[in-house]
Amino acid sequence: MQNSCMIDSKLKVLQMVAQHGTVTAAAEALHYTPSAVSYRVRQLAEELGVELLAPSGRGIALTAAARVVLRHAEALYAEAERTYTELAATADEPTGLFTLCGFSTAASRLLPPAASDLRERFPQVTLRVIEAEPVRCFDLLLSGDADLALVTNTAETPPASDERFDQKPLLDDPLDLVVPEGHRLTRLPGVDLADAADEPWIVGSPGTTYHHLVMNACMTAGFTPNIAHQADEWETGTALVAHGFGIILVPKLARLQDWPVVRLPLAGESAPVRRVLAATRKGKRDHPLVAAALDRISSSSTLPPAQEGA
Amino acid sequence: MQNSCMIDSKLKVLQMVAQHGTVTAAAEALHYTPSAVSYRVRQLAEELGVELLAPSGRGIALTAAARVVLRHAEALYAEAERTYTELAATADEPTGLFTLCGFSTAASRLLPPAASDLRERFPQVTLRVIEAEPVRCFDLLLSGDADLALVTNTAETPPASDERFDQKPLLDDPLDLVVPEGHRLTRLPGVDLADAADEPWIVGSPGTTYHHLVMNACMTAGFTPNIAHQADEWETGTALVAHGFGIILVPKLARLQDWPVVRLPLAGESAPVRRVLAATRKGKRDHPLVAAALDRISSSSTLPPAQEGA
DNA sequence: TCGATCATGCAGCTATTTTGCATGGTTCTG
DNA sequence: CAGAACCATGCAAAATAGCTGCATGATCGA
Repeated sequence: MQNSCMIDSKLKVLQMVAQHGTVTAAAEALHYTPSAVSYRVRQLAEELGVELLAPSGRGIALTAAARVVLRHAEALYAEAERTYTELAATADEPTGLFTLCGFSTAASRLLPPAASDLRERFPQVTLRVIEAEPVRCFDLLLSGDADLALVTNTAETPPASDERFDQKPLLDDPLDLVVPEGHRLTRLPGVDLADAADEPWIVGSPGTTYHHLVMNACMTAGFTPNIAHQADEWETGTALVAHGFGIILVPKLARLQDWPVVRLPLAGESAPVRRVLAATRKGKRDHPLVAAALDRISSSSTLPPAQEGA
Repeated sequence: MQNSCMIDSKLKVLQMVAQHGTVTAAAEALHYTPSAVSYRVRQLAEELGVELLAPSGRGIALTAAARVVLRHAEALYAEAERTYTELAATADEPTGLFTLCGFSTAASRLLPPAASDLRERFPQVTLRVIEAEPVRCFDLLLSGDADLALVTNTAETPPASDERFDQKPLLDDPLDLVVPEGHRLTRLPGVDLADAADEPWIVGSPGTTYHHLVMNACMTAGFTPNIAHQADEWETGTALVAHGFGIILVPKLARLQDWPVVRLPLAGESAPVRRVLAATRKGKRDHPLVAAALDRISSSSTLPPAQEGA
């Protein structure tokens, strides 16, 4: 869709400076040069009659006035989104560009069928899918490069209270344990995560979303995993499992290649899940294309809808 | 103050087209050429992906989409004003240009002392006063050429529910009867408007605010005035009264030149008043300069503050 | 039917916006 | 305690947008 006309682009520039902390980083995000960003912010400051940026170390810091402006900017953008939403709802037929983004598994399993469905129902709309990590998904929303994002919440992800976004639980993606064929756990009637406490574990690199996910799940189950190997892709992790180097957790949504492994659903109260959220810019939640996409995703998925407060 | 940066000026253009009904009139109000207005609106329409104007006769008409956009634009402008207000309230010292406007009597009796007071309290602020009829006052507010307007409500004035403005009763300006010296009414202990039912009246030209005011007052008092002459300025009207051509109603706020006339306060329940309203753009009511100005006006005036629901 | 009024399109000019590079300040590192 | 790296800003020049003047076509009223 459109990149928020109606609101002066100088505000977006300021928002980007705030988001990225430096003029240079904001320039990069906007595909501008630093001097253009600097000029634009200075201009906004003059028009408003206040100081917005103050030198701080070798960078800049936001003034109190800038924070006031940004807070109101959030309301302005939300109102603009509501306008687009209402226009789209009134129009006989949505048109233009609609971009979906999401983390790897969502991008491969959830977004393509949804996009295909939308393309059929709204032939005038050009659809685009971008695979991106949750943090970048939010950047894409903010910059207007994406309209709907499927994310999992992590420590780096904006909190639900962030007034720039609307985040809504969409699906709960349960985690399966993947073990080699003939593994002792395959002989149990039902497997609990705690049963795997003594196994060698294969997790993601420290800092990745997957690393946190596994660590948190194990902590919740009452043990600290014995980390034997690190693998960031399901394929690598599955291969390691097949060769007996350890075990992994994979979300149900993830499809595994054909390896001699067994996928064990986890039982019990505290069976870990990865929660999938749908995020939009504030005010866009009721946009007909957003609503149609989310409807399609949650109705066609075999996963359970997200539980409140899980 | 600033003419609403933060919000794309294309919206202001559309708003002006809506306000004035034709592209040409909007262009005039904006000091643009019609082709610039046409270009700007077309551009906005493209960015939004909707039609905004449709040919209608030899002019244009707003589409439903345009009305949607305009409704949201009101919210955007209000939010922007709240931003300026908060910035001004946070800043150590307001700066920039602040423009007061008001109808003739207000401009001569209320605005100069208020402006002078503000100039003293806020030396960084440049003050400007514009005398304008109520209808033009609202135009000035809308175009950003004025920040605070003193108006009386007339039939052409926007209703209180107009989301673009904030209107607040400020003062009730009672009307006095002006009669020649030695007139029979001067001998009554207390004069009611109905007592003047049979007198020859001098009113404003049909269509003026003053004309409506007098007519309404007389209607309310239960009679239709016998209109003998028309005069649009107090000076002219007073001169006619002095020469015995009839009687006039003047607001207490109006000062009269030295003529051989007597000014009789009207008694009774239904003593007519002219209500003075303070109008701002929506969201600007709490601006420190607005608050200071209204405070000064209502506290220094000898007139009664406006009664709720009068 | 004619003249007045209105919107729009186009060529050309003006003003704004952006870039590229240079400068000066600050932090990190060896 | 230098030197390198990083960051913001300023300035001239290039790129882009916005505006004007005029011409065209369409509609309405006399």
